[in-house]
Parts: sequence; C-alpha cells; structure tokens
Amino acid sequence: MSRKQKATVRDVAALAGLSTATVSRAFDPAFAHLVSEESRQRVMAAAAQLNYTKNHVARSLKTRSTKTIAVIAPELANDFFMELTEAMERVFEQAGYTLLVASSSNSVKEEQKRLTLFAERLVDGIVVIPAGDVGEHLNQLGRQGMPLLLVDRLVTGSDLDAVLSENEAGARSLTEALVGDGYREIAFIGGDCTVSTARERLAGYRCAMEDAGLTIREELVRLGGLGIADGYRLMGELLEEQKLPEALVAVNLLVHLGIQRRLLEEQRKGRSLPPIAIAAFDETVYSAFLPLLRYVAVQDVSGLGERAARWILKKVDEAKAIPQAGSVNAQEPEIVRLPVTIMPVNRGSFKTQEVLKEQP
Amino acid sequence: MSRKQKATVRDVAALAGLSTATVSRAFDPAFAHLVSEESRQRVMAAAAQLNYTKNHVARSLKTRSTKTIAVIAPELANDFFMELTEAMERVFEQAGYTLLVASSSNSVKEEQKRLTLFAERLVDGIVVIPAGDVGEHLNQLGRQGMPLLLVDRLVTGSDLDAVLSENEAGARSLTEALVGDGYREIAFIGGDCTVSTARERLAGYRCAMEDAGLTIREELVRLGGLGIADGYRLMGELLEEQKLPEALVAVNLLVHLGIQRRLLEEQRKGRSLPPIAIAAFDETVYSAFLPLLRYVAVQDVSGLGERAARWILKKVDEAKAIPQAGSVNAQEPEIVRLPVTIMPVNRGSFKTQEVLKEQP
DNA sequence: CTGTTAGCGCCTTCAG
DNA sequence: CTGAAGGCGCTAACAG
Repeated sequence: MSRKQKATVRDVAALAGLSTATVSRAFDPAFAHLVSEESRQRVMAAAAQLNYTKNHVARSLKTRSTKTIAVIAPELANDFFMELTEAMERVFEQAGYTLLVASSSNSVKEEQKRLTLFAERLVDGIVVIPAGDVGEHLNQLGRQGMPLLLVDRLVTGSDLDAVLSENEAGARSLTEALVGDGYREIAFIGGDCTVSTARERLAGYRCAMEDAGLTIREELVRLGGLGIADGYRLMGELLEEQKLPEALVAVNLLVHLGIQRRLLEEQRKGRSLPPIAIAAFDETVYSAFLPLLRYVAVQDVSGLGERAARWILKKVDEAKAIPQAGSVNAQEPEIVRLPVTIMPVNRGSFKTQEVLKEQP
Repeated sequence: MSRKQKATVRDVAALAGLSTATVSRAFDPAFAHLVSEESRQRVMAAAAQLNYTKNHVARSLKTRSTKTIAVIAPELANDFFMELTEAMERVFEQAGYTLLVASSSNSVKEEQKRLTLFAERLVDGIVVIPAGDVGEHLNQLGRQGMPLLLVDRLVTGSDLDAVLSENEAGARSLTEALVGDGYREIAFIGGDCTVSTARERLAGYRCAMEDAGLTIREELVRLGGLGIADGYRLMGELLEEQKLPEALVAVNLLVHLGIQRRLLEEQRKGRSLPPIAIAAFDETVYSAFLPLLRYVAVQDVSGLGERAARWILKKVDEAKAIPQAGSVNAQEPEIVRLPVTIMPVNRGSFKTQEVLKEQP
C-alpha cells in the first residue's frame, strides 16, 4: 500500500515532467504566482499520486528557519502558564508558526538544557517564563543572535525585554482593600526573592502598609516558595506559633490554596479559628468555593500572551532582516507591564462567569 | 563578540587540524571510542573556542530522526492532560527524546493539521489524546509508518493501540458507592457519545444501576459536552425542570465544577436546595473545598503517562529496525487499561495530601 | 514562467 | 584510529 521510501520533490518532478524547482515553487504560496496554473496542477496531481509530503527538516536546513517558536515554562500542569501559552499559540498559528512547549521543572539547570536544545534545533525564537533568578545563560543565547523574550517573570542581570503584570501595584491594591475593610494585622505569605513576581508583590504589600500608616509585624511576613506545599507549611507555622493575623495577602494561587488547605484541616480537627480575610493573586474557576477569600488580583493572561507572542514574532522578523541583531539591547531592556484587576469575590468569580458564557 | 556565522563541523575540524568525520565522531557518544583521547580533546578545545553547537536540523536530515516525540492534547490549560504530559516527559527526557506539545483546541480538524505538521517535521512518534471520534486521519498516518499511540481516549474505527483508564469500572464503582449510601434517584451528567471516556462512563453508570435493580429515569441522564459550561447548563436544566435527583455522577471534573457552580448560584439566590450527593471522576487539589462531593474516581495519571511514553518509544525503536512497520497492527489493536481508585472525599483529598508532602 | 546548479551542516561508508 | 567523498531533501540564485 505504501511506498518503500517517502516521495521527494525529485520523484514528484519526474512524474510531473517538470523540474524540482517548479515543484518547490508550486508548494510555496509566496512563489506560487511564478508557476503556471497548468504546471501547478500537474505538480499537485503527481504529489497526490505519490502521497508526497514535504520534508520540513530539509527545508529548514536550507532556509535556516524552522517556523517554530518555543515556550519554556516552569511547569506544564499549571493553569496560569498554560493559559498564557494557549494565548500565544493563537497568535503563532495565525502567523504560520508552530509552538513548541517544554517544561523547565522549576529548575534553572533544566531551563538551560532546554534552551540549548532549542538553539540546536534552530527554533526561530524562544519565550521564557524563567524558573529562577539566574540570567547569564539567557544573555549568552541572546548575544548569539537568538530572539528571546521573558514573560511573567524578570531575571536580574539580564538585558532582555519582558512582558509582565503590574505585580507591585496589584499587591498594593490587594492590601489596600483589606486595610479599607478595617484590618490592621495583615500578613504576607509565600514567595521568595528569587522570583521577581514575589519580590514585586511583597514590595507592593509593604508599600501599602506603610502608606496606611501601619507597621508591619515582621513575623507576619512569611516567605518561602510558590507552591501549595509552601502555603500549607507557612500557614502551619503561623498556627503553631499562635501568630494569627486578621487578614493576609497570598502571593499566588497555589500558596493561597495551601493556606486554605491548612486552615481547613485545623477546622476539621475541631479547633475553632478566628476568620482570616484573604486577598490573593490569581483567580480560578474554583475561587467561588474558597472560604475566607475576599479579594483576588486578576492578571490579564491573554493580554500578556498576545503581547508576548507578537513581540517575539517581531523580533524574529528583525533578526531575519539583520542577521546579527539578536536579542541583546544596546540600551535598556524594554519592559511592558499590564495592569491587574482587583475584584471582590463575594459576588462570584469572574473567571467562572466568563467560562460559563463560553460556547462549547 | 559573536561570530558572524555559527561555527560548523568544518570550522572545528579546521581549527583542530582534523577531519570533519573525526569531529562528528567525537561528538557522538556511540562512536567516541573510535577517537583517540588526544583528538577528542583537540576537538573539544576547538569547539569551545568557536562556541560550536551542533546543528540538529542537519543531523536530522541525515539520520532521518529528530529524537522528538509529539503529544497532541485537546487543550493545554487542563490539569489532567498536562499531568499526563509531564509524566511522559519524564520518560522521554531520560531516553534522550525531546517532547513537543501541541493543542488541538478540541477540534478534529486542528488535530489533523497538527498531525500532518508533525509528520512533515519528522517527529519520531506521536501520542494523541484524540479530540473527537474520527480516526481515519490517524490510521492513514499510521499506515505511512508513523509510530502512533492513543492515550486516555479511544477512537472508533481506528486500529491503533491505546493506553486508557478503566472508565466503565470506575463509573460503576462510583455509582455503586452512591447506591450503597441509599440513594436511588441517581443522575448522570455530562459527556456525549463522541468521546469514548464519556461513553464508557455512562455505560458503567447504567450497568451499576441495573445491577442494583434500579430503573434509570431517563430524564436524569443529561448528556452534552465535557466542559464547565456544559455542567452548568445541564444542571440548570434539571433545576428549571424541577427534576432534581438525590445524587448524581459527574462525567469529569469540569462538568462537576459547572454543576457545583450552578448549585452555588441557586443557593446564593436564596433558594434552598435538597442536598445532592455527588460522585465525580477526577480529583484535584480543590476537591476538599467542594461541597456535596462524596466520592471521586482517581485515575492513575502518572501510570498512564509512563506507560504510554514507554510504549511509544518501543514503537519508535521497532519502526527504526523495520522501516515499514509503522503503527498499524495486522491484528487487533492492543489496549491497556489502568484501574481507577474510588475514594470517599470526606477524609480529605488524597491529591492534596500528596502535593503537600512534595518537597518544593 | 521554467530548468540547472549549488550547496545548507552533518553523518557514514569506504579506504587508508 | 582517521580522512575523503557523497549525499539526506529542499531552496535560491542564475540563466534561459
């Protein structure tokens, strides 16, 4: 049923009685106008008969472009990162680029590995959601001419452009909302200074507290990671040390979940707890079910994604035009920040609202 | 700072005073023993000096293998699919393969597009979580010699191997658990017959009901999609028609969420509802916070992923050995099913437990 | 509009 | 152990 070997342009050319060049042109929309309609049809007929599919690898070798953009995220099983990625994919697809996703498993070392891997495979550009705060490997690649862009997180000592959320302002507003409700003993939980988002959010919290004339009890600032386990542990510490705040700001969704989980556990053990008002970054379809949650800071995920996607494509084009442009900015790196929206939760989760309206 | 052009084997060979063949061999662990230690070092030194990285595209063209496996999932922002994918990636990475993820956006047409795209790019094998019930495009690729494997969902009229969960048994157990608690009016919500998982789960529900001697009120079987919006809508229908069951089985997590969201809304409007016991497929870190939820069917996600990953790698190896083996089974397609675990929810979500134990 | 001709960068026999 | 040489399949000048 099937040919022993896959058919090549040469086979098609032979069968169609034309040259390989014509066959090649017939398949490239950009050159199709240089091929007579009759030839084009002969080519297509021959191709169909031979079950020809073009070999993209060979094409890439010649054109030095794979029409592929890679995205490196710290995790795959993370709604925020994947929604970001899906937003980017929409743009890439429309531009005729293929998206390639890889996980750095929250490790800078893995990130580095993926990066060189992609460089070897000649992806046209890479969008990185950095796993940590180390950026030298990024700069290096950028200097070698690879179009590169950061999303969501910054990296110190990097001269790369980035698309981010207004984390500091968001955390400030979140804190202000709690202050506005009359809370004074407000904790900040989660994150550490190796991730820019956490740093910025902490700064926003501090700023809001100061502006409100409140002194921060430093034992209520509990740093240490961005995962569920971290929120769980940090909340546990507060419980054990009997240092319960009146309210708290959670650095992100996962930490927030860990916190709630720890509180739920306490409650199930029959211990009664004073209600702690929670304000947290990121919203989910589950938010409506989380007790204690008062305010969420909602990031413009698709905005971030679209912005980033368009930007990296622009860089790719530029790099093609001026081969040695690369991704290193002679001057300052350019950073775009998108605002986040603060929303009270008691009237229901907006995200769910949106999702519910979606036509399946 | 940077070379105008990327260095090639030829550059390295020239600088090292050796031939390109030796350079090539020095870089391939499988041939390294055919290179003298001195030559190897000279090569490495020259490579380092020139900042040489091998061009994987050229290599692929020659070897006809990209050392890449593609995964096509209906969505990226879906924990189940991405956990599956992460599980596979672990195996691939260890085997020296790169993972390439793409979304079919729940569309068979998009799936088809991705499939041909990957075929053109010479991925070594493809793991598909099918978007729909159409399989002809898959068979065709398989017949052309592409190693192919289905995960999570089956496709009718396909002769492809697959790794799946025991959906029918899971749904049966879920239903039995509710029956065991004394419920008799049990609904089944979500899914439709275009997706095998939904079909199988519905069958399991029917089977359990019959075995328990209960007649199914057909108006309590509400099919129609696998997303949040679907659960929300279907639950809404039941509410409007005033046909509330005592308990229900939700086909999957998203539908379950939609159902709960609809009920929450009702409750917030001040209407009192009889408590409906819910049993649902799939567990999350949020499960502990969902009211009404009694039982979950937990799939062995990492088991599925590992199994699938190993299998596709095996197929890739075989295809390499016998070029025309492809992915079409002369006989029956082989299907592996992994058991699901039914768990009561009131003692807390197991998944969270696991996550909490994770060392961050 | 079409054909001819060189490679893209690497691997891999086949001889040394 | 090493080198020379011939492609992998395709595209991009350059001539017709």
